Amino acid sequence: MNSVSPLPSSTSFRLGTLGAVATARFTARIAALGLKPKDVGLLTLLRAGGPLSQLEAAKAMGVAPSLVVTVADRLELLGAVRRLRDPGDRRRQQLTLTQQGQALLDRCAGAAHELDAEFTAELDEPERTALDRTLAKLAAAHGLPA
Amino acid sequence: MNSVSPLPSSTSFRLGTLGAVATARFTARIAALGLKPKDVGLLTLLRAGGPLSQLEAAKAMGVAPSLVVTVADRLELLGAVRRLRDPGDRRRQQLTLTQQGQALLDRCAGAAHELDAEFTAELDEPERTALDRTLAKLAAAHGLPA
DNA sequence: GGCAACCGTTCTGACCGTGAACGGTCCCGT
DNA sequence: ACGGGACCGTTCACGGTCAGAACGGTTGCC
Repeated sequence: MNSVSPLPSSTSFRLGTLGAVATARFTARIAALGLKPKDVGLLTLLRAGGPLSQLEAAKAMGVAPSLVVTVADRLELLGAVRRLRDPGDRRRQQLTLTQQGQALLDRCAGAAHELDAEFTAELDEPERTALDRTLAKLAAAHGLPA
Repeated sequence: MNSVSPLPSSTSFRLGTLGAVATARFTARIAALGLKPKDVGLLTLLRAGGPLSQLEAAKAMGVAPSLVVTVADRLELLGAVRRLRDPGDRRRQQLTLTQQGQALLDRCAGAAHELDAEFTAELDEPERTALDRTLAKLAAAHGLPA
């Protein structure tokens, strides 16, 4: 008569809590590289989409343009991105990924895969690949990066 | 020679971003009920684990005890939980779920399932169940609620 | 040549959560 | 009986993250 359905049995709900745990651990790992999650987001975006203006980056990331300033500042300080005024339109700041940025991103990827292994340790191989496949599908369906 | 592996191909990474989207949408929906995500967490905990002290709740949720105060305040104001001093140990505040709380939680469950349907619309049925099954497994493995 | 639209930057403010400090309560040794 | 230490809940001050408004420099259009 009571409890129509135990709430945590919702896929979205589990996705949310698990996602929070995953990002927390990921954040901890990349902190050693001087990076924060949004930084990785921007770097990834730049590698995938070539040079971008900050506004384009903001739209793609779904954040306010003012936030991109902060992120780009930090990344520029790390030598991971270069900022240069578009000669054709001097209002725009072209963000380009440097080789150092590439290298940094690769180390992030390494950390991410370590985390994957640790995080999905209790799954067997077919489950892991099925999960990854499905998540990729969902990500694409919701217009997320890559 | 470049890009060892495109980073967003990490399961953890996708889990993180998708989780963020899911919680954002969930948050928007339950806002109409006057609830925030942590509130739902506490309500769920109370239904599953019976009456709890605030400290126990804090540990189970993985948050600071001071935060539980805020959440319990809001829920008490909504009439969703009752706070009463444990007669056996008057330091403890026993949190119990009221019938209104039950009802509220049921409405949350409804919202969550609507969201599930919407969020996983592009998956076919076997994929959906497989995903849910796997996420449940992961949640359990990481000591998350229920 | 002037005006509106646009991009990036700065700054202010809201929100969320932790950690420290405090009062009330309990337990234990003496 | 009683005093000190541990414990629970509450309050408060603080840090971190992000959005939104305001501003300067730049462009394109009329």
